[in-house]
Amino acid sequence: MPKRPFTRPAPPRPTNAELEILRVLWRRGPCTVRAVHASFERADPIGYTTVLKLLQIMTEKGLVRRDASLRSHVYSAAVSEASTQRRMVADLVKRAFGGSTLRLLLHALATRPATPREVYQIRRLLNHQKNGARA
Amino acid sequence: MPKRPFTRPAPPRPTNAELEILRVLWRRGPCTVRAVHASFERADPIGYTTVLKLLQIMTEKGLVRRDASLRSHVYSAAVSEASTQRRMVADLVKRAFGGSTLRLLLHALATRPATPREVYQIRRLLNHQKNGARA
DNA sequence: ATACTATTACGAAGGCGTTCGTAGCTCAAC
DNA sequence: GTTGAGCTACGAACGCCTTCGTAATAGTAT
Repeated sequence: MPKRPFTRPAPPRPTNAELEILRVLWRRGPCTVRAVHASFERADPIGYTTVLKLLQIMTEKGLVRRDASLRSHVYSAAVSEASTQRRMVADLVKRAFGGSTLRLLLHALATRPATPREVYQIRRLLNHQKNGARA
Repeated sequence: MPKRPFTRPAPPRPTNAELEILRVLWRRGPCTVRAVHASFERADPIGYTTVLKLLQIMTEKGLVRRDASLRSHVYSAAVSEASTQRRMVADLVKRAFGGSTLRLLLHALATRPATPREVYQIRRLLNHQKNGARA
């Protein structure tokens, strides 16, 4: 078998390093390895080839896309921030809240009491949803 | 140095296997290895000694406590479900939502539109919090 | 053309999580 | 006392994640 004809489904939760790289790509758009490496800010600095290797692996996993037409390959995120967040939240809900998103919500609200501004925003969202909510 | 004088702080997110075991202990209370193993329901069954090993490791990590006074040791959860959920949510917020719990909330609300009953519960919580909310 | 530099590719090491086989111990039954 | 069943302890294997060193390659400047 050759490489892989179709893109693998994205894993439920990217690893730490993968997330850090995705964050850079989401924020700055398509980047060379050097650019990604440069905009990495860490307690312990990370090697250039480490970033390269990660990007290569992430390409295989379908997390990023590579444009190899230039000498310095240009990488871009192949998964959106929103969809990644969705997957990660879904994973957390499944693993820690028995599949109940509501429980996650209540938990988050209870542990981190909202500021008035936050309360306002949540209320606004609830009002909007009231209409379009699917039972 | 001997074993470890004080309990290590619980890790931000228990692993999958650890969570599955904790779930059993939370649900059924203190259990022997055999009991934990018995109440495991999985697509692929898991070996008895695997559960044992996991419980031993979790003891070292401070996730469970062991009562070795009986021949069959009795294990119990050393971390509460609520605190574990708190840690896991905090970890997710940090890793995927740039530290903003609000963003997680809005995201969860947006992706999984609430049922009227859910909306009601959330509103109620918001009302309660309004008073006690720390700015 | 040659030497230097930037980049990619490859491989390997170390750590952690998960799994299980095997050995050794303890208690009870005979 | 000997045997057997059940339990714990230990260690090893395997895979994945992260890290980096080194080799190979392509482009640039002299």
